[in-house]
Amino acid sequence: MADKTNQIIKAAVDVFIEKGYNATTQDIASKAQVAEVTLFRKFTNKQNLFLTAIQSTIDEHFSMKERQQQTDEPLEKTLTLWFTERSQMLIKKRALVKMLLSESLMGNLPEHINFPVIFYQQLLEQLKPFERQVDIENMARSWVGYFISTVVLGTPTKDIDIARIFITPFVRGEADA
Amino acid sequence: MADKTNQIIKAAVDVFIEKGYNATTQDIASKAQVAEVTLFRKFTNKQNLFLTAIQSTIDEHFSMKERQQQTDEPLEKTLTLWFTERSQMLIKKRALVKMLLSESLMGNLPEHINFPVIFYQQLLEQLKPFERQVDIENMARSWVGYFISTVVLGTPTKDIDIARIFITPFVRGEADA
DNA sequence: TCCTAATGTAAGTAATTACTTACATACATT
DNA sequence: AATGTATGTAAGTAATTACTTACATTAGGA
Repeated sequence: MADKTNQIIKAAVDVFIEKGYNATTQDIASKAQVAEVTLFRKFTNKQNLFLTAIQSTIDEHFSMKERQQQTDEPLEKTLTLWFTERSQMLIKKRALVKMLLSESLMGNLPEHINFPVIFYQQLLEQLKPFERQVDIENMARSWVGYFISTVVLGTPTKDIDIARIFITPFVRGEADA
Repeated sequence: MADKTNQIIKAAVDVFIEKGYNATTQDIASKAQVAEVTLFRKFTNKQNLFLTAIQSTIDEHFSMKERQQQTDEPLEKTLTLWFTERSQMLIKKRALVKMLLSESLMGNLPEHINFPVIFYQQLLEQLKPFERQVDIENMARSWVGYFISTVVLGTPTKDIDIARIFITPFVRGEADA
């Protein structure tokens, strides 16, 4: 049954999130209520299980949702909304993000799922429609930076004016020096 | 001789930067050209060696340099300079920062040397003189975010207007909505 | 009912690795 | 010369852990 396969992936995700790549196959098996040997029969080796599990969460949690700017909505409002949404999502997935970040930095993830990089690229892709009005490269960088520091340092105690900090400085020609 | 002790610390720093906490004591010993058992005679165990090594690099590379604002210099200029300096320093120490960040996220570092946190706090401390004019908490966060994303993503290809992005949005009363 | 595929049990293997112990050596101070 | 301190050599230990092998069990479809 493909059922057990999913049980295992689910458990693997949980355990890997908690302990990183160093989680043991025993941990995972017992969490999945499955014999350890079953992991190997289904996934050949730990690394493969890890990649499968990580890929599945990335697909589930970070796949790009297509977005359209409401036709009559001002640029700033749209972007502020996007920023807020992403930001909240990431905070919710904090443990997952921490793990992905850490493993990416350690070089345990292959290039094509280097988390901060793909996250940045997804943002870029999404911001592309605004290319002409906005410095999207630096905006995306700044967003990624904020997201990471939030995950690492916790949420800020003081309110921030998102538009002023993360949007308008990157909008061309506006409030220019 | 305290000489060997330093040799070992130096080697440990290098090896830990390269491989993280998972570096083996053999690695370190051979890099230090010292018998493995010497590590244990001097540092009791691996964790202690790790902490000693890390502490020493943190002291060496990230100790806070006291700064004074030139009396006649405008606020923005001072802060832009500080930002630029820190930023360049961190890029130089990129490998070290990556490792410290990764190990902090993994929870391998004790609270008092949780890297992003102490780095943030150092920034806060340094920015304190500007407290009245600047939202230093969010400024420091934004700086940390940028530094981390730079270390993780590499340096930006497009120039950025530092003052516009990292300084003025946090200065009170200026260009306010 | 029989066969097959999926799973479990249990034992084991081989590699790694932090850390120890016992003994030898070299060097410096007394 | 004697002694102590720092270091090396070599061997070993104990724990962990990814992964294997052999065999038993169960359940579903032909």
